[in-house]
Amino acid sequence: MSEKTDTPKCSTCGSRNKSVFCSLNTEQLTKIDSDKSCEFYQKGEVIFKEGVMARGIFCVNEGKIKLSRMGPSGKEQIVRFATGGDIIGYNSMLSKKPLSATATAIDKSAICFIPAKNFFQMILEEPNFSLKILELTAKNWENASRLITDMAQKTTKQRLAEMLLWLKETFGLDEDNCIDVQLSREEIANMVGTATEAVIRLLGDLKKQKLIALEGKKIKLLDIHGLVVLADLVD
Amino acid sequence: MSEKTDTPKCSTCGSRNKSVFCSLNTEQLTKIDSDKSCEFYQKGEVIFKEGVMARGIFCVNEGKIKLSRMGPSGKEQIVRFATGGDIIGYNSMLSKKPLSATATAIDKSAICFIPAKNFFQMILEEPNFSLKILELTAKNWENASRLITDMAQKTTKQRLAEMLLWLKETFGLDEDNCIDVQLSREEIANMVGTATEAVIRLLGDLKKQKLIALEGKKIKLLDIHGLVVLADLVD
DNA sequence: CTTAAAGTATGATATTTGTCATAGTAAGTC
DNA sequence: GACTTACTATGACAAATATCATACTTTAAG
Repeated sequence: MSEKTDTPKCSTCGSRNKSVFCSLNTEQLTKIDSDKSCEFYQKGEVIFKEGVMARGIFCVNEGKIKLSRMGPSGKEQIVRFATGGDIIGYNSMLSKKPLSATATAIDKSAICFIPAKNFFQMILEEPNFSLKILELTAKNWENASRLITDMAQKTTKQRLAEMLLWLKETFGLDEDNCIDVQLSREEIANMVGTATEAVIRLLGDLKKQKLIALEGKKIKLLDIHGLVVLADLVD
Repeated sequence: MSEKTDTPKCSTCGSRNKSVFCSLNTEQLTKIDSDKSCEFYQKGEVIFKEGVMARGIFCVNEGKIKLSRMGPSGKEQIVRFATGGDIIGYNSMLSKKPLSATATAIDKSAICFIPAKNFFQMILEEPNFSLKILELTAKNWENASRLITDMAQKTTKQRLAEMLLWLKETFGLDEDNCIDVQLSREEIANMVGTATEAVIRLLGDLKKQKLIALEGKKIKLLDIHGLVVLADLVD
């Protein structure tokens, strides 16, 4: 089994400095390294499922993750994304309730698992780690409350524009100005909160308005400022 | 000025045991008592406004508070409520960003102000307090992500039913089975994310379906289970 | 008590969006 | 290469909801 040898070390993790683990010392990192495990996931594989109790937190070493909830009629709603350095599954640990979202790889990913014990130990022993997590959860709330407002008040087209910008912020652009993530129209619909057909039509509209271009599966952003204005995100 | 004498003490606060301050000892409570201040607000008065930096957190001693954000077109979106024992304004402290919501009294309220210094001191010195706040912010996220999903996927009528149940959970029922809070149709619309007229019509529908009764301004819940089913909240 | 103002109610209409049907297109499999 | 399957696309239609107009009712102010 080459899995053990492949397990990335926190101490050498390129994403650590932009993560919540940035304030930990070598000793603490070594402790995590010895207790954690790492799994590799293909596109589409589920990391954890909503409804079950979490036994620890997950840290994205590499890859792209979507966090989604099942709506009442069985439709997926994407509520958040995670990439290198992000942690997931912690809300459920902290609230002591079952996981409220399902995490699925949307790209080949490497995910470390850190047991609950270590997580809580870090919170109790390292106030700066505590503050980092608090900052994270507070920011989550702020994003969520903005999203609630937008879902409630914006048109589908505005929300689509906003989601494209969100994807750009989260995953960045490739050399060709295309959003650097591969999502199906259905998945985009499940972010925007609309039907797949609506997304297809509205992407066509945005293309006509020369705000974007569609190159195969890729979405190229031609006029970011135009999208910002359309999405009604200030200016 | 009788204001100083009227200031409630944390040590004798009836809501303390169900609040995040439940794990503090007498010494810590005395410290807060000596640093905090208290203000009284009439219905409609603003406690803090979104966009400004928070200088501390607020704790609701008595009353009912709505937290809302201004949507792009200037329309209010109610994102949360707070009542006795709840704290507000902490997300902005923790994320070190301007307040993301406006807090307004929807009833005569008494609100204590606890300076940032004390708040952070408690976090750093008292791990249990830290954990309480983490639990709170994690639950906020879970509620918010459910709300995002519902906003995106449910019909207006379902959302209205859900909001009525939410109001019931938050503010309870009076002797007469009526929701114990006074909100205008417009405010309900600003929770549901729809137009005032739609709320009026749909409340009429719910009345016809014998799920609720409208007694003046009060909303009486006749069939809670029916509302749960309508709102598609399990069962 | 009278008046103004705010909130509630109802109808008519326009728009948006969801749903269903169908077809084209790309991707993977044998 | 033929085939299956999933994904993308487009049209037609129905349904939900926003918007506008107007009237009624309650509350607050003088």
